[in-house]
Amino acid sequence: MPAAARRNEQSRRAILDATLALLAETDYAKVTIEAIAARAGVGKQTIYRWWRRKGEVVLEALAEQAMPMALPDSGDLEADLRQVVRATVAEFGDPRLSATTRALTVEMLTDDDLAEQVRDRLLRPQLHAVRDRLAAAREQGQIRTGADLDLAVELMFGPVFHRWQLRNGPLDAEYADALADHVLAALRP
Amino acid sequence: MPAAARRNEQSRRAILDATLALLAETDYAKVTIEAIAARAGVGKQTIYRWWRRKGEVVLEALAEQAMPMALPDSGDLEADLRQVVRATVAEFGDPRLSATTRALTVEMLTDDDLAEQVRDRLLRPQLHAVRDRLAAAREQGQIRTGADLDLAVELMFGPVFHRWQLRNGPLDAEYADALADHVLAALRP
Amino acid sequence: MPAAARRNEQSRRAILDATLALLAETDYAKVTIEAIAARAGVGKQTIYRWWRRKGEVVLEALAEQAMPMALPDSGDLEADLRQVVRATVAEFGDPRLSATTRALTVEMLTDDDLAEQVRDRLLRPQLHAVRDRLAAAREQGQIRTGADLDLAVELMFGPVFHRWQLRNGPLDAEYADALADHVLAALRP
Amino acid sequence: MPAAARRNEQSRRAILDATLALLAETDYAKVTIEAIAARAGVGKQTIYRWWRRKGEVVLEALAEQAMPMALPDSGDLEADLRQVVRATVAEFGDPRLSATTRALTVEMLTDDDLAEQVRDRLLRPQLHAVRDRLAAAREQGQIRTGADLDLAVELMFGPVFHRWQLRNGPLDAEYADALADHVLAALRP
DNA sequence: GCATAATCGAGACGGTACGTCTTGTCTTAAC
DNA sequence: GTTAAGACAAGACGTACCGTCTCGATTATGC
Repeated sequence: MPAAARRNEQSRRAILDATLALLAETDYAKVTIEAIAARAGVGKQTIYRWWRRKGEVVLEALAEQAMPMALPDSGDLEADLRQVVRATVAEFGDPRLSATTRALTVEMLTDDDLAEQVRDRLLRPQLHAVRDRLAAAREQGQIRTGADLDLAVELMFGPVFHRWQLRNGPLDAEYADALADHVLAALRP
Repeated sequence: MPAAARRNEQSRRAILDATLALLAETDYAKVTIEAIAARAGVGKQTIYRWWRRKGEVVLEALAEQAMPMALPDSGDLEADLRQVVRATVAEFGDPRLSATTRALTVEMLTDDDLAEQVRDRLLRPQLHAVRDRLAAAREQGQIRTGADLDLAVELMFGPVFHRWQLRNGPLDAEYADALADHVLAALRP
Repeated sequence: MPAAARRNEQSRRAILDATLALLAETDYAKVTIEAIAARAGVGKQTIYRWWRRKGEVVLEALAEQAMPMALPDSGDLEADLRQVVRATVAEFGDPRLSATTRALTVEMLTDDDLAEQVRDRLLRPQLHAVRDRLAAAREQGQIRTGADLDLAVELMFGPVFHRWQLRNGPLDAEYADALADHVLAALRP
Repeated sequence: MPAAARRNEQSRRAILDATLALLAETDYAKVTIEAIAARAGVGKQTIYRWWRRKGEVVLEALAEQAMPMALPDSGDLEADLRQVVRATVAEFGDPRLSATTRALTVEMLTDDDLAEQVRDRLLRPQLHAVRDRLAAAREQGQIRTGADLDLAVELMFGPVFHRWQLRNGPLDAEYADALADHVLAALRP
């Protein structure tokens, strides 16, 4: 891709920054290609040249600032899981972060290609990290042998996601701890 | 509600039918108010008069055809849960039904009012039915006293929802059974 | 055309007025559909709904304000022709009027349909009026029988048009009179 | 002009040839700088380096292939004029040649500088040649002393130009002869 | 004959305008 | 008085060109 070599990094940054700024400030409906281009001081074509759709711009913008969740291994499985679940619940509960997640979720529902990218680039690494922590716990006999670890990860995150999207209850520390407890109960020998 | 008294039932039906037809046939992006009106042979104003946004039309259309899931109580908790989870997994796994769910999910993410309505009119009844079944089980000592039944319901549906939306694995009977098993493990005395 | 019955006359006027204003104020390159719409406080679609191209808007705007040249018949053929030619030369010589003529000419060269319309709606009536004056003169023996009156009209206007477009000499009263004289010389018995 | 010394003649030829080819093949609206560059296999900058605007490229392309009209002097003024007018009418009547003339005319209406260049480089030589022929005729008493020869030239070409641009009648030999006759009538002693 | 400086093809860039689409409101005529 | 039809203002869509700019890679002198 020799063309990409000519890509103007300044423009790229300006576009991603403008996208993040708009996501943070306004309704997602106002995060249009035109608004991004205007905010970034960039021609629309420069966006269309490098991304096929708005969702991909949003993804790339979010992917760059995503901090890989720190996954503790203190030896105390219960404490570690509580910490992970609390962090997740806090993220979904924060209206600010929640807005960008919402944006990305809308795009994923609309575009299968994008859904794959989001899954593989943003989510899988996080889910795999948790699964690895559970695998270590299983080695040490803290989890029953028959437990399906991928499913266990879904047991941890699925309910949070569900509650967030359906606004079906509070997203607070108490909820996080109760959830962690029930997941542990499902996994214990 | 005097206006409603004058409401033309034929138009209402035509609009909802057109909405369902478009949802089934085309991309959700093509399900526009204009397309619905044209398909239903109805003026756009007739839609705007009775619904505030497209999402509400979609919701009403889907609500009418939603069959309340039959919740068995055979006395065998494991069997009953497996059946419920299998039905849920099958519904999300069916591309046809999945399309309308996707449509509604997009609208919920965009419109808080609508999210409430969907939650209260479509989902809560189903979730409550499951919770009631679990409550009965708890009465009979099949579930430990400390279990949080609302959370238990989320443990059942959250992972399915998560996997569906993230396209993060197969949605089949085997998965349904494994999920039901883990949920039961979390609840048993 | 029942649809046309619904046409909003206010919008139509605003569009034509905005077009005339822009033609008078700016380079023709800046007379864009977007500029007209913005100036008229009108959606672009409202322009595209009623006109196929910019040239047609310009034509309609000009056609409405075109005053049918007063064609005198004083009995004195030479005086009458001088007056007509002087008026024509003055019009082409005036930078202001010249700008709109230039605009229309560009459009005619680009669009055959429009050229026909301009010819039939704006120009032919004027040319015919002159021909009729010449016909009256021929009746009275002031013009030789063999003269081709359509050609005579072209002899009067063609040189002015030619000189204007090629900027090939001054467009003043002296020139007008000389031209009128030569045309008369070509027609006299 | 040391820079010009480095000019790549191959590129220049490719650009002018591409321009002529596009003029001949497509609508003038499609004769863009980008299209010329692509067709010529040349960078856009190479065009902008040597010409200020598209019109100048078109002019240069046309100037190179313009054959200077042969102006006969058989001694028979009427025959000579008829021949010139016939040739002119034929050129404007030919759709092929007409297309390039149209292109150039559009540019002239848009760009005063270009208009001067076209007038001086392409048209004046032709008009002067005709005027010189008329001057010779006047020497021999075939034209009245008071005739304005520049105006006479305009009397010959103006009507053709007018009729062509307004599509106001046929451009054929019969017309040419009638025009020549009337012009002669205007000039005769 | 070698350095060096302008030219070259290519095409990214910030812009402007295009012509189309949909939104939600407003107007009209028919029933 | 509600309807179907659709005009309307607004504004985003994705595309096409504009004229400028930056890249390496040829040239073609002129030292």
